[in-house]
Amino acid sequence: MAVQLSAFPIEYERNPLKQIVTTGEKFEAMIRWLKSRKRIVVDYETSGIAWFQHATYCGIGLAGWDEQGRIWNAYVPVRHRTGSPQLSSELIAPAIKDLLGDPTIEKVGHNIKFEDHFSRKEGWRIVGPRYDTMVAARLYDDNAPLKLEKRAELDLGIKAAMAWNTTLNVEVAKLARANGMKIEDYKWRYGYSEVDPVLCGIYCCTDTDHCAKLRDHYEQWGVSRYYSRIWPTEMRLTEVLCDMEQNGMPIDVPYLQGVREQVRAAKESLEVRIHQLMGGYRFNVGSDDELRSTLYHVMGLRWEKRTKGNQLAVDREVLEGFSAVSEVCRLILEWRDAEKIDSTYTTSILELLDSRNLLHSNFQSVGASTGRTSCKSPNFQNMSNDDEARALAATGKKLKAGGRDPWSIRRAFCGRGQNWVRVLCDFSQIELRVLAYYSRDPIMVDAYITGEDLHDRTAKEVGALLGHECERRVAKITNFGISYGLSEKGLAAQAKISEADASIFMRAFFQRYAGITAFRQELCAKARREGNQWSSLFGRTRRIPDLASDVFWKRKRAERQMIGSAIQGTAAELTKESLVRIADWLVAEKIPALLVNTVHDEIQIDTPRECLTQVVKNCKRLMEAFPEFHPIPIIAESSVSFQTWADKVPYKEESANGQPI
DNA sequence: GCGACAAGCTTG
DNA sequence: GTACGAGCTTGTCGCT
Repeated sequence: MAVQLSAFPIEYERNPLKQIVTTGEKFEAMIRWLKSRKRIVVDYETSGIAWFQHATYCGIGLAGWDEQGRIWNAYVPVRHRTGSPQLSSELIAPAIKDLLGDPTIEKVGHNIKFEDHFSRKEGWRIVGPRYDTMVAARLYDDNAPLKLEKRAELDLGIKAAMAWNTTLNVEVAKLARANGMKIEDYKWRYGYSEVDPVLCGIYCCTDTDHCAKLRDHYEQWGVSRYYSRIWPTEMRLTEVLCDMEQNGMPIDVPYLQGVREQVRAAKESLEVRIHQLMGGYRFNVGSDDELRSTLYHVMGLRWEKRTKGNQLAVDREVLEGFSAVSEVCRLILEWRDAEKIDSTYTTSILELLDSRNLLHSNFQSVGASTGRTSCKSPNFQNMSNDDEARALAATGKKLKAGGRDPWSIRRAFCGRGQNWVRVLCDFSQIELRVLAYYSRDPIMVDAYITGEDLHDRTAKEVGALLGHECERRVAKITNFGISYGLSEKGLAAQAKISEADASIFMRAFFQRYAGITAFRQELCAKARREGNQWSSLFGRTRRIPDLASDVFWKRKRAERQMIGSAIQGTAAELTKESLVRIADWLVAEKIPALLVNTVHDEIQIDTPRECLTQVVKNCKRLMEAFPEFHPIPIIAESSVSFQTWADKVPYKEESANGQPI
């Protein structure tokens, strides 16, 4: 029996299924009822998204299903800075802790990792089975946006699902203005904590209602049954990624500040020299429009390359082309390097640190339509690599010979402490192995079974067919490019060879690797037969309607996307399952190591030095245990960072208890 | 003053 | 129109 709470205390939402709980009696009745449910929805409203800084929850939304399948939603405001009666967080804490910690009740949430972070901050945990409707939404339709309200509109047909969100954001905009702050800054600092709890409550109840209905909708379709292999992994992964974000990445702040000062000084002196060389003609180096008019009109340079919008391009390729005749262009390239590091890799990282100088990113297991994990605020997956030219210029040595990039960003990613080391385990050529498995191409399979270097083998095979030596370098670019649907032009551009040579090489490549050619064709043919979709070995489905497009280039693009998704997506599955296996192993064996990062085909773990050998050995074992790829062996290799990310060295048994290298 | 978009850059 | 998948930043433009 559903407990009868009083009606919503405002005129326009007199709905007993959406209520605001502001008395102890109501709260207790609500908890009693929720404790008797099979599953509940959880959704916090907070004072910002920065759980690792000041943000805490300011109210909790909860929902449950009654015996008729109706959904009862309630919002419990506790820390709104304005607004009449609220319950105290101390008062409700024990009951919430007990409810969320009940292993028999399924917890439903849209991006439940967020609820997990704020729960942990209060000292309680989300225990028991989980259902993340955001993950389900991605699996149900991989082409639609993930936002809760959007999916309520698209998948449930609820009109104006965004309405309360809009109302709330209008309110936030007003508050921001009243505080003299930019909306973005205001939201970061205060979130919804200053919004009237009634308005926030209506919004929250609408969200929990949508979330519950989406769960019903997706399960009626059968998401968790249809995706029986990846679903349990994805649900456990929401917890593992939360652990990873909580663990954070230690940052060497003085070093990073030093880099920032250097690049800012470099930017300033470059600007001065650029304007001098221009004879006092001043323009904003960071503005592509001004740069374009400077290069093509003031300086009278000529280049045919255009942007997508048919404007004259001013990108790196063009500027490099001009560098031979124009010192200014060479300096602008240097300025862009410094600007990128300043804005993207120093300032923003320093702003995202917690009080212990730990950097906490935000991983999304369903961020990409291919099934890959994405990462933001900051993005650990595009931290720039150390620059060979800068290292050579600054230290006179190459990186491998002990040279150091003075602007290295990876060097700011330091160790966790005296006794800690970081292990980096990566899959060896995982995408090519996946391709070998799917295509069963005899040459590829043979190369992997015998352990021969694939790029050498490719150069040899293509060379034999053409009757002359082929470069390993070109072979390597071609091998990796296959997953992306490499074109002859693309190969020519990247390998810096003529288009004619690229064309000859690729023709020979596809003739020799007939299995790959056939696989690509059969993959797209099968996808078309099955309604423009294709399911991987792990069952993840990619839907690309454009496979049936009448427009040639759209169809071709769709084919490249399908091939890319098949290979990347399958490879991503190995990383995800490995993350879960490693997390489970650490718990089972009580190893005090911490997962800290994953970059597509790599997993990073901080471990006390005395556990290093054990961690490396077992990560390798767990990552390589994919017998379904037989006869293709899956191989994981390990590196170790004794100092920083920039100093990683291949793992060797004898280095395990050794000194910093 | 905000949101959307374009262009450019960084990764696997 | 010439590569697949991402995220972040600055500058520009139209709208309120």
